[in-house]
This record gives sequence, C-alpha cells and structure tokens, in this order.
Amino acid sequence: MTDKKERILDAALTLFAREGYAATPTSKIAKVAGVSEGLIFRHFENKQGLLDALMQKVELKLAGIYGPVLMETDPRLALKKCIELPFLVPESEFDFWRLQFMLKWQKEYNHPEKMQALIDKLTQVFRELDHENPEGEAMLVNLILEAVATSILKGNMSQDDEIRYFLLGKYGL
Amino acid sequence: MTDKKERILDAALTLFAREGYAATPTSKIAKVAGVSEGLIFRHFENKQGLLDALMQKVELKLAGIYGPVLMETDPRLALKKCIELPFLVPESEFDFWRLQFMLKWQKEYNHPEKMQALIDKLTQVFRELDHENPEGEAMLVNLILEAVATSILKGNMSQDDEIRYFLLGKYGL
Amino acid sequence: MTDKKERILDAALTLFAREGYAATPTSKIAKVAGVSEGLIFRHFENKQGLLDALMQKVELKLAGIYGPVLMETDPRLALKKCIELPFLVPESEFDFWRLQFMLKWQKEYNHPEKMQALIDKLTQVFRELDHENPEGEAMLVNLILEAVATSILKGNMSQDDEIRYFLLGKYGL
Amino acid sequence: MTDKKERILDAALTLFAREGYAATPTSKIAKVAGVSEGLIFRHFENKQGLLDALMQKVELKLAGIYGPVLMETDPRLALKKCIELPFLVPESEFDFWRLQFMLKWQKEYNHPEKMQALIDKLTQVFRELDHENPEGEAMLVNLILEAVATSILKGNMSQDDEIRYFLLGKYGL
DNA sequence: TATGAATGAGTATTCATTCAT
DNA sequence: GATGAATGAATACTCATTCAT
Repeated sequence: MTDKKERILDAALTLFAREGYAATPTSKIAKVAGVSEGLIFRHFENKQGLLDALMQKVELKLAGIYGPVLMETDPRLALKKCIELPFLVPESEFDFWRLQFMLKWQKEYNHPEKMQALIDKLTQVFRELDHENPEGEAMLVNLILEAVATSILKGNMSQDDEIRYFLLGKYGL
Repeated sequence: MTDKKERILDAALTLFAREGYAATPTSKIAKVAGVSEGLIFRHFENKQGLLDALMQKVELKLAGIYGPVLMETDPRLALKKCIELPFLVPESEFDFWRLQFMLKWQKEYNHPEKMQALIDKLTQVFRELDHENPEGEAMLVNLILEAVATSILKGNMSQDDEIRYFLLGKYGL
Repeated sequence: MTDKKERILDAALTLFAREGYAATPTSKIAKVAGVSEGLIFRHFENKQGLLDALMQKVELKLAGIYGPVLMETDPRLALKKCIELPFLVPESEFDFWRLQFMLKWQKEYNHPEKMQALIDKLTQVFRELDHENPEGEAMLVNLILEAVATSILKGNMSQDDEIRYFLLGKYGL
Repeated sequence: MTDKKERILDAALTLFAREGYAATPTSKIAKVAGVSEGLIFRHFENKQGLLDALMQKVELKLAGIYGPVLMETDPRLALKKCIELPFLVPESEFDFWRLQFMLKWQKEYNHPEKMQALIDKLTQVFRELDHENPEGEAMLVNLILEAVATSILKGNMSQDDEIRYFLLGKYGL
C-alpha cells in the first residue's frame, strides 16, 4: 500500500470517527491527508468504498483481540482475559473502535453475531465454573464489556482502573 | 403547536433516528411530513434548530422515567424499578431514544453527568443493602442498564424477558 | 392612507435607500414597519408596486423644489436659488433622494429629461446675463448640482458651507 | 488565470454593472460565462468574493489613470489632462466603472479618500496658477469630473465633445 | 501514480407571494 | 383591514465524482 493511500485511510478514519461518516466531505479527507481530491477516487471506488476499506480490518482486529481469550483453556483465566479486554485497547486505536461502535447504530453495520464466538466461550467458561445459568452469565458479561468499551471510547470513564479491579473482584479473579 | 409543526418534528425524529442527522436532507423531512420544505425553516431556524427542538425533550423524558426510581424509598424496590427501566420503554419511543444514543457519540451531545442522579440513588441503595462497595455496584448497574438499553434499541435482544428475569434474579429481586 | 400603510412606506424607503431594493426582503420591511408580512401585499400589488409608490412622489417633490427657481424672474436670484438647491434638502429627506440617485443607475429609472426644465431655465438665465455660451454654462451648473447633491447624500461633504459660498462667489452672487 | 475563471469574472462584471450585485443570481453568471455554477465557488469563495475580485482591480486602474496627471509638472497641462480624464475612458471599461460608481452608494464601498491625491494635485495646480482659492477650485473640478463621468457612464451625455471643449475653454486651455 | 479544474446533482436556506381566518 | 401559517420557486453554496493532463 502506497504512502498516500495509507494517509487517505488514516485521515478518513480520524474524520469519520470524530465527525461522522455522512458529515465528512471527501475534500476534507484529501486536505487532512495532504493529497489531491481526485486521488481518493483512484484508490477507492467511491466514498463508500473508503469506508468499506476501513471496516474490512475489523474482522482481523477482532480475531486478534478475541483469539487469546478463545484459546485460553483455563476458565478463570479466560474470564479474566475477557474482562480485561476493553481496558487493553491502546489509545491509538480509539478512532477505529469509535467508528465501529458509531456505525453499529446503522442497521447495515450492526452484526451482533460477531460476538457469538465470545459469548459461546463465556458460556462454556461459566458452565465449567458450575454457574447455575451459564448462558445468562455469559450474556451479562458480554453486555458489561460492550458498556465498558463504549464508556471508555466516549471518554466518560475517569476511573478505568477502579472499574477494572472491581469487576475482577466481583468475579473472584 | 400546530399540526404541521408537529408533523415536521415527527418526521425529523424518525428520519434522524433511522438514517442519522447528517444523512437526512430537509427535503426528505418535508416530504415525509407532507409539508413544504420552506415551512421547516419558518418553524425552526435551521436544520440544527430542528434537532435542538427534538433534543430539548430529553430532560423532561428522563425526569419522567427516573422520577419513580428516585422517589422509591425501599431500597430493594428502587433497585428493581431501576433494572426494569430499559424494559419498560414503549416501542413508540424507540426512535427518540435511538437518536439520543446515536448522538451521544458526538462530543457536544455526550453528557454523562445526566446519569449522576441515578447513580447516586443506586449508591445509596447498595449502601442500605450493606454491599461492600456501593459506588462500584452502582456504577456496574448503570453500565448494565446502558448496555441493555442499547441492545434493545438496536433490536439485538431477542430474549428480552430472559435477560430481565435473569438480572432481577441476580440481584435477588 | 392608513397608519400602517404609511409605516410600510417609511420602512421600505429607509431600507431600500440604505441596503438597496434587491437586497431588502419584504419580510424585513414588515418587521421594521411593525406589521404582518401579508399586509404589504394587501396595500401594494407586489414588491415592485411598493417601490413604484415610493417613486411616484418624486415628480411632486421635484416640482416643489424646482418651482421657486423656475418662477424667479430675476436671473441672478434664479441662479442663486438654483445653486443653493442641494444645500437646502432637509436631512429627513436624504433617504428619499438617496434612493432616487441609486436607482438612476438602472436604465428604467434613469430619466435625465426630468432636469430639462431646470436646464432650460438656467440657459435663459445665462443668456440674460450675457454669457457667451449659455447652453454650456447651464449644463455645467446642472452637472455641479448633481455632483454636490451626490456628495451630500453620500455623506462625503464635511464642509458644506465652504463649497456653498465658494460656488456663490464663483458666480458673483 | 484560467480561461474559465476569467470568463466568470467577465460575466459577473457585465451582469453586476447592468443589473446590480444583489439582483444577479450566480446561476445567471454561470450561464452567461458558460460554466457550471459550482465552478464560481471553486474560484471565488462565495458571491461576495467574486465581487471583491472585481473591486480589487480598482486601485490598479485608478493609479494607471491618475498617474499621468499626477506626474505632469506643467500646471496647465496637468489641468488639461485632468479635465480630459473622463472623456478618455474606453467604452470597453464602462461596465467596470459603472459598477464602481453604483457601489459607491453602499457605505462599505464609498471611499472618497481615494480621490485625495488628485485633489491635492489640483490644489497645487491652482496655486501655481495663482488662483485665489486653490482648494475650492480643486474641489470644484473634482466634483465636475465625477459628474461628467457619471453622466457618460449612464449614457446621458449625447454631446460629449461639446462639454469637453466647453470645459477646456472655461479653464483657458 | 497523482493533480486539480470542472461538473451536476443535491442541500440548506431565503423570499415574494397567497390564503384561510 | 390585518394576521401569520404555508407555499414553491429560486438562491447561494456543497460535494461526490470525473477527466484531461
């Protein structure tokens, strides 16, 4: 991938994440990226294609993030890793995840099934830990994870660590 | 408020909630509302003013929803009412709340302090119920509520009742 | 003429004179006049009709102003009265004359023949005073009058009186 | 400057000068210039910017016109050149000067001080020619020049040459 | 690959004018 | 006579996209 193509993607990600996809003109992307307006359309079919290119990475990133959890065989460790997930996202990736979360409010980008693997793993974990309602517990943890991630990405959470250790304590970890 | 003004507000709410504010042209709002496009700008200074008019109602609605919880003196009942909050939103108000939640991703509309009254109440509840870390528990419930509401509004939650009774059970209610 | 109709005319005159006809919305006229927008169109067929009503008065006013000059039989007195014309316009009528002068740049409102009576009178005056080229002198005085009026109406002339007495002296009056 | 940018400027000048700035829609400018309406806003920020671009040239043109007068050392020749100024404007520049004169009725475009250099020169000329009131004479010539220019630009002056030679004769030139 | 001038459909907004009350 | 809600055509301006270079 050329230097300029990458600069376009970077600019688009930042702008889409901060101002919204529809509210971001391609001309602004070009300016921020320091390239000509036309170049965007040489590298990407159209504005939508630029968004698609950005969204494409999500599968990969999700796999990279969930992988270690899914592969963990010790149930308590798996649960711990799972709960810590949202706290470990580096700030450099906030824009990327903000964009994902924003777009999930649009039907065409809302794919709750992408969480299924994690929920299944959590269900198994809670089963192994002899919880009464493993499905419910898994769903609950999943909900909490989404809420924590949302809160962090919005910059609402001043006391990251408190919540983190509180949650870990709550689950006896 | 005239009939037409209200129809404009209704159309705008529906469209903003489903397609997004920036992605909704005023011409479409006018068409859906069955009025001339110019009328929008007679009743609301500009497109932003239309959104503002919509957003203005949120304080009122929040007060109406939180009121019964805040006024409940029995801690267990208060907790119960609190947890049931997101499950009691009528479908007719989904668009309104979808819009609120979508916009919260925009800095200027993100006001986490609006939840503080509820968090304070929950903290008190958990203190009265002799929980070890009432602040943490309150924060957790608040997170769960937001996650549940988000899930319901996005149409992700097929098994509303399961989650609802699971949560109530979890807190011994 | 009703009170409100007159208030409309006043507002229109002021606004047309200061911001220009095309640049003045009828809504602004209504607001300044303190009447409803619709009323303008009850009293005047349309915006153009409002301007026409304003312009109609010009014949009358011109006659009122030129009359004394035309009727003066003493040539030197006639010349004196003529030169003093622009200096005697009361400030309360500045808006009216500003509008006339502005509109004269539009073909349809440019009627140089309206000055002919005055020029004829001046020609006669200079003939009686035995000037070599009475037509030329008359034309020159007319030009000077227009220039002085223009300058006064634009607010450019700080030293009205100086010019006035200089001109009178120049013509030995 | 590209071909099209210049065509936009030309069309705008013609239309502004003949119909007025406010009364000229950008769509009409585009049509007359034979370009898309959007192009106007690529080359000039907005409609006002287009006018500004037109007005910017005035300093240059004024300097070009006044230069020879200001540099003339012989007082009689200087006066002669000065009086002939308005008669030497080529018809191709009428639109440009019409626009200047029209806009001078708007406060923000009325800069009488731009004439000061010429008035100063004229004052000096009349002083050298031993006139009694050089300032008054200078002011008067300046007024006459403006009036003559106005008259020519409005197409009122049928007998250009008559006035011209009358004026020259009047000042013994 | 890269530019930037150019386009045309669209977008928010304005405004003269109408009309029911 | 008077109001003000309502209209629809126009208006300034934006923006995704194309294309010649």
